[in-house]
Amino acid sequence: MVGLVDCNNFYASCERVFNPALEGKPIVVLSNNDGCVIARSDEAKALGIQMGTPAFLSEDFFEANDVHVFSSNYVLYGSLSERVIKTLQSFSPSIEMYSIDEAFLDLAGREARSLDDTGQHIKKAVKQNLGIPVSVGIAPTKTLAKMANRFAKKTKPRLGVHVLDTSDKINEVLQFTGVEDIWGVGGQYTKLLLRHGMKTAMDLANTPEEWVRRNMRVVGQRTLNELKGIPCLALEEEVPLNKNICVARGFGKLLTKKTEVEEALANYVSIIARKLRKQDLCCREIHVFIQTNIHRREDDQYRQSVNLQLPVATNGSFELIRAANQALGLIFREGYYFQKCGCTAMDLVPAAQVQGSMFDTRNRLAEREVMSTVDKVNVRFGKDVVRFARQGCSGKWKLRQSKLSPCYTTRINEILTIKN
DNA sequence: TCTGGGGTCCTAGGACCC
DNA sequence: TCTGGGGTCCTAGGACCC
Repeated sequence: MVGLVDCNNFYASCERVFNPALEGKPIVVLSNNDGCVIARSDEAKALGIQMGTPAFLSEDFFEANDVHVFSSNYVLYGSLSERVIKTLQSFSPSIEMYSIDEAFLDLAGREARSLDDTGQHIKKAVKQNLGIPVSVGIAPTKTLAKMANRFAKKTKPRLGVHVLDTSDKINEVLQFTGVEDIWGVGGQYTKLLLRHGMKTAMDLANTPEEWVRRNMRVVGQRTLNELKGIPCLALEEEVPLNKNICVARGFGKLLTKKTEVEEALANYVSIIARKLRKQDLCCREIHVFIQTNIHRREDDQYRQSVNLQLPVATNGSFELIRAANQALGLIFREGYYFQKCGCTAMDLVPAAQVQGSMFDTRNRLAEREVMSTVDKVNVRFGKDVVRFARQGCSGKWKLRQSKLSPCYTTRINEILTIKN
């Protein structure tokens, strides 16, 4: 059996952990640039606030309904996520961290009648250690565990645990779940299934395998089997190395000057470079793109991207910033209002396996030492105190984050203070 | 003023090889 | 009428996830 532990309204719950006055209050968390709603507390959902609502259209509504609004604080959420995992590790030796707020646990070998208790214990432990509410679904396959979890949330939120240990219980949940809520069925397949008269997960489970294979490929076939209780998706404990690393962000306001876009890009690339070094990877190719704001119909639109091969795979900030800047030079055009740019590091290889070049003139050993020292200093201070010239200091591109909560767990000067 | 930012896998089809 | 039969690699596009 496999368990799925899912933090309820994770981002909203994280904000509440350090601010208990928000208990019972509607909370929303906004995307980057305070753009749209990406997380809602139960109270916010009850007010009818939809996922993806643009914040600027709802400001009055938030005000009128005493909705507490937060900019997203990924440093805080990431830190709490790590702590949740630590707690979960005491329940199973094999865990797959599936996303920032979800984990699969291998519960093989446990007595069926003890599974309900296990679920309750997990829930209590996470609540006690971190103050984060979770729901638990336990089933023979990952897809069914997802479904059981959702069932627990929807039908018995107080209990928050559901175990599919009999075929009757599996059938009940299959009947309950609409095709659109099956893990692995997105918008396109939902339309397809509805066109063919399938409304519930049960309908899909009873569909001939050939039809599913023909219309939904192997991925769909796996889902079908998982619904029937045949595991097709293994628990992935090893975190696979990234194949790409992308940092792309909308600017806090539209930019027209090349130097401003360059500055933004240099900052994004320095994040990429740091991520590469953290995973001991180098990249052989980068992809850089810029675009105008597609929502502004009245503006001239332009979007362009370019790939650039590097002579030698690298993770050095110097080299990557320079290369990205060169790539930007190829696609930048004057006369547009740019809204976003980004860079992806591609063709990643382990740093130890980098193929050298006969014509390489760089002192890579020395550069590696410099980068390693830079990383250490920046980690120590919890922010970038050492920066590269191209990262600039105009900051015109910076995200709007007007409602950012403190990084309670990662910055010493933002730690919670208790008044008496 | 204002509409997110990351990722993965699979398949079809074309180019090319012998 | 009939058009070889394998392969590989790469890319674009479509689907999905959080």
